[in-house]
Amino acid sequence: MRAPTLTDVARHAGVSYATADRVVNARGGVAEKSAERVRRAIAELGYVRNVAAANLSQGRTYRFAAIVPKGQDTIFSKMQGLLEREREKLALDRVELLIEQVEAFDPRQLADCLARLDRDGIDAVSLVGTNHPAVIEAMTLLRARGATIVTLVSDMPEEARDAYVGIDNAVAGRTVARLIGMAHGGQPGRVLPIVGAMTARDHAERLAGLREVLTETFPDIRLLHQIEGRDRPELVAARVGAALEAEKGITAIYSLGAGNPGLIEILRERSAPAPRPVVVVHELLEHSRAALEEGLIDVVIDQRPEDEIQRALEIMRRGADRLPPDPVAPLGAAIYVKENLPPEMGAKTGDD
Amino acid sequence: MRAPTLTDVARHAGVSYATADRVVNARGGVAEKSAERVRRAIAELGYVRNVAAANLSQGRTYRFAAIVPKGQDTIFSKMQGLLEREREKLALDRVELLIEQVEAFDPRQLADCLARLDRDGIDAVSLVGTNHPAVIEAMTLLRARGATIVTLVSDMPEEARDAYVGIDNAVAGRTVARLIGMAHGGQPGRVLPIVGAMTARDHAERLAGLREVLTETFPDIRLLHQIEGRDRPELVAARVGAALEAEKGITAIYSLGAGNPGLIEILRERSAPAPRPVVVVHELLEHSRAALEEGLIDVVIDQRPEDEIQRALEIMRRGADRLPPDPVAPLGAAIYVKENLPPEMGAKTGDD
DNA sequence: TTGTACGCGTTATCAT
DNA sequence: ATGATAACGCGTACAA
Repeated sequence: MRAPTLTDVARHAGVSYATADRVVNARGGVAEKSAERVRRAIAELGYVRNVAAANLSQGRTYRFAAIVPKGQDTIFSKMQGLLEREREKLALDRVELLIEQVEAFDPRQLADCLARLDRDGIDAVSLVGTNHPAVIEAMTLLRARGATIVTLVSDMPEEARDAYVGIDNAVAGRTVARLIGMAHGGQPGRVLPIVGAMTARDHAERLAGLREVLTETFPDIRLLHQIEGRDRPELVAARVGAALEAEKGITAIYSLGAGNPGLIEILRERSAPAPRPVVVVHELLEHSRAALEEGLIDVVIDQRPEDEIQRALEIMRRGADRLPPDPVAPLGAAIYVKENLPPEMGAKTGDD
Repeated sequence: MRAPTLTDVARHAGVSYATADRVVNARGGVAEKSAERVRRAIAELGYVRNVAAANLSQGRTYRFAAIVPKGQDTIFSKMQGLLEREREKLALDRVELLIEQVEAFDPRQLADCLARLDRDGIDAVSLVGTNHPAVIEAMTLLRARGATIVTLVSDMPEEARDAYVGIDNAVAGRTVARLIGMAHGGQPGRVLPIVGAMTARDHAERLAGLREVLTETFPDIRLLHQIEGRDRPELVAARVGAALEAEKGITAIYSLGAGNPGLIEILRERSAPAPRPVVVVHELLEHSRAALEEGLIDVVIDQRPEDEIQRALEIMRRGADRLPPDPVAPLGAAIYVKENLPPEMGAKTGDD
């Protein structure tokens, strides 16, 4: 059986094609009586709009934008690289992808960028969630025009966005607690947490998760007071170094923010006095991958930016095609040890 | 700038639309001179075939098939459920998905099923890789017709299929070794591996990976001789019970095949004599999830069938649309502990 | 060997 | 408030 077309619907409802179209696309100017008949016909025949035909007739190429904070060797720089690689694939499907850079932690710049994209008539946007009135207002305007907005990595109030793509940070913290607990094999210990800043929602959530499970399940492992590294390597190095001097029995370190090159530097210096503490950090990047391979750290928790981007783009596409968003399971973080590192997808293989 | 159409190409090459079409779709019957001009025009204009328009004109709905082995509370039953859920989503894009059941480990039935699908003119097929001449022959016939074939979970020779979607089993074994090693916290131990059968390629690979890393990195942890459970719960229960009696100092158990309900039963009976061994099993299913929540086991390695299916379908779609396959990173296995279990996506939420 | 013209289902424009 | 119809880009049947 052929899928019913809008022509079928119109015939079934006893109206012209144009009238049926007006109902489907909510263009208005239709007598309630006719509209009702069309709606019934749609239900009875099980009509579904043919996206391919719709896009064809409009001759339209969608325009998506991804707003990425600046910063090198961070989760964001990695995302940017991945996005650039998605471009050509999207081009085949007539989707143009704009990648916009903004200064990290600068809500004004972010809001301005959104406003600019609004003027350009963009169809969908993804951004790293940032709770600030100006940002929320710019997003509201965009969405009023029908654009789809996806928050990435860090979420915002539900009303402000169409979807959130990212990991559950409390779960990440709890998981790390379990792994650290297992690595103690029943022995007591002390865990040193390193945060960027406790004002960052994701950092606070991770730490809370860690604390919960340590308290409930591993009461012999004590949680020390956190170090604030402001996500800056030099600061992290200095403060971790000091902490390791001051506090002697540290059996585990959990770095739940950025600035890990600083931590790794300290660990390399002190690699001699075995057994070194169990070390867990976030995000699989150049430096953390190297440290894992070198045996300086034990576990990396990763957001899997590849999948995040995949999903974000899928949501944007569905929004642009005016399809209902489909409920997907929340994204789980990956757990990497030395043995299950993914192959580096950096440069193309060249030969083969 | 509007994307160039085949009409543009034809004009640019100074030939008719039909001639350009013949070149693009390799229909033959074109003078080499004309063909060359068309190819040049394509390159110069950067023409890309508009898939949406092509599908529209053919009024065609793609037909995909997924062949799934029978078996309850296994990775396959889970996949079947997931596939059924994909059906409606696919229907929106005019793709019909057939789900075919076959007896597990029955190459003849599998080959027959493939032949039947071939007669039906199917566009793409996914199946669990099974190395058998009859299966390979049926696949060859299908592919000769232009159908795309994806092997799932277990691979086959490269020439026989278009793509493999599944985890790297050696990596899985190595990863488990690391986790078990970490859980020993420097202490010595003995690991009991449970396989289905050493003839199963994936089982053998996992065990080999385990052995490698234990030998290299954790020489104090001894690998005991494996138990063969034939993937059957009763057999696993009996043999594991016997092994635990005979061998006293077991500190870890790695079940790398199926039949885990049997293992879990034994563990529940013996939960008293703490500390129990570290237990790692494969596949997140009802029983393994429950055991993890109950604290009877410690780690579950999962293939993430959701993602496997997603990818397999994406590859099939690209094949059907005659797009070049895009190189994707191999799928990584998920590591689950009690704290990072994904929400159960079983029944629909009912309310809200 | 080459060229023409129609239909696919939708959108958008121009009548009535 | 309603209806008719020309695109959109591709595949294909048919004509030359």
